[in-house]
Amino acid sequence: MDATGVLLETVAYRDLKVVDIAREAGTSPATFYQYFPDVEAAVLAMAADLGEAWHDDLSKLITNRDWEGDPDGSAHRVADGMLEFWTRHKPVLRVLDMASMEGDLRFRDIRTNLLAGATEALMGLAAKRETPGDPRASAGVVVGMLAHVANHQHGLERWGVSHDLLVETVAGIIRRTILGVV
Amino acid sequence: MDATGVLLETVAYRDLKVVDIAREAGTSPATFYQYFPDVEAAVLAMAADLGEAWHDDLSKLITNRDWEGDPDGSAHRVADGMLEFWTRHKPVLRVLDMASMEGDLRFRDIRTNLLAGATEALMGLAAKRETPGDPRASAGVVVGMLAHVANHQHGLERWGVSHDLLVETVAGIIRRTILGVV
DNA sequence: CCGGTTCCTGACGGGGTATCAGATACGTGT
DNA sequence: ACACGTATCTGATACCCCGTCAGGAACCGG
Repeated sequence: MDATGVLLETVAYRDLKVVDIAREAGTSPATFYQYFPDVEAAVLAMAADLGEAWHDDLSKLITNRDWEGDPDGSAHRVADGMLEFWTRHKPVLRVLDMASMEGDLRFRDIRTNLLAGATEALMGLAAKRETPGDPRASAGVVVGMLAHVANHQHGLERWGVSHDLLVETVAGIIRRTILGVV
Repeated sequence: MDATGVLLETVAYRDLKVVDIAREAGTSPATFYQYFPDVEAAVLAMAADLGEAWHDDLSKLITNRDWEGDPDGSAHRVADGMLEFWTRHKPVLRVLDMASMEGDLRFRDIRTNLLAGATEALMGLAAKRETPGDPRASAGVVVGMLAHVANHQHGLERWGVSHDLLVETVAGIIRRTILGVV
């Protein structure tokens, strides 16, 4: 799994081969097949681990904030924290997103679960504040937006939007969509 | 290219093989290689065609609106139109997004170009209305959000957010982020 | 009918997939 | 130190897909 993660940093998912993972791990392809039926399963296991490890922390990223006293700073930190989380685990999360897009239920369940804590926290926040619009839909779309921005961060920067500006913009959307603050 | 499109409806990009495309097209793999160096190139060509064909229409989807008279309905139609466009061309756009995420510059350029018209239209709108926040960043993030929501539409629906609710939520974000209207 | 051009394909070497039987290492009790 | 059972690894192998080439089929203008 470590070797898989390393390769995913530089190789496109489509080009990730069992032989390469085995070589990177200093072993033979046959050994790989003793642990996973295919490459997909290895990445799935990594994603499951990630979900297990981060579900609660992502939730806390939102609940451990002083939304009443400092809504602006809170939104800012949530945006920044999410983007950093995504950047740190980019290889796995990218595949997780791609497989989810393609309708793979196993990956989608893990993705839903990983983001469930954060999404529900935002949902509760929107409901508590009686922000206009459906809380569930708002939270879902906002979390999705965070994921998308993180995944396409490099593209947006190349297009002329700096990291800081991105965080600020996303924080603004969180503020207005979840908190109802202009 | 038609055969490739058909297969992408049901097969994951990772599992799309030259042999299958050839079979679907009723020809041999060797024939495929007379037109494209690999599968990626075929999809790239499809994406380029799509960009060529839709760049202007996506732009018009935004400019052909009465933003002053009916901001609410306009935002709603933009959200709906974008989602419909994405759904109609899902197979290619999905690959376009995945390859862009993975840093492939050729795909990213096509994606940027395809969305440039719409993004710039939104940018102009935000600038004209003097909406708080950077117009470029706001437009970029909003377009990205639309793309993401479209790609994960099925997942959001399964999570309990109906299509109509999704459109409404997205329209609300467009309204507040681009127009500055609550 | 013919020569040229364009398009298609069978055949093939190279390399990745997935499996199995057998080798290797390792812990445990005597 | 030795023997044995268990866990782990791997060379060998059949199969499949990739990508190329030489040669064949269809078409077309003269």
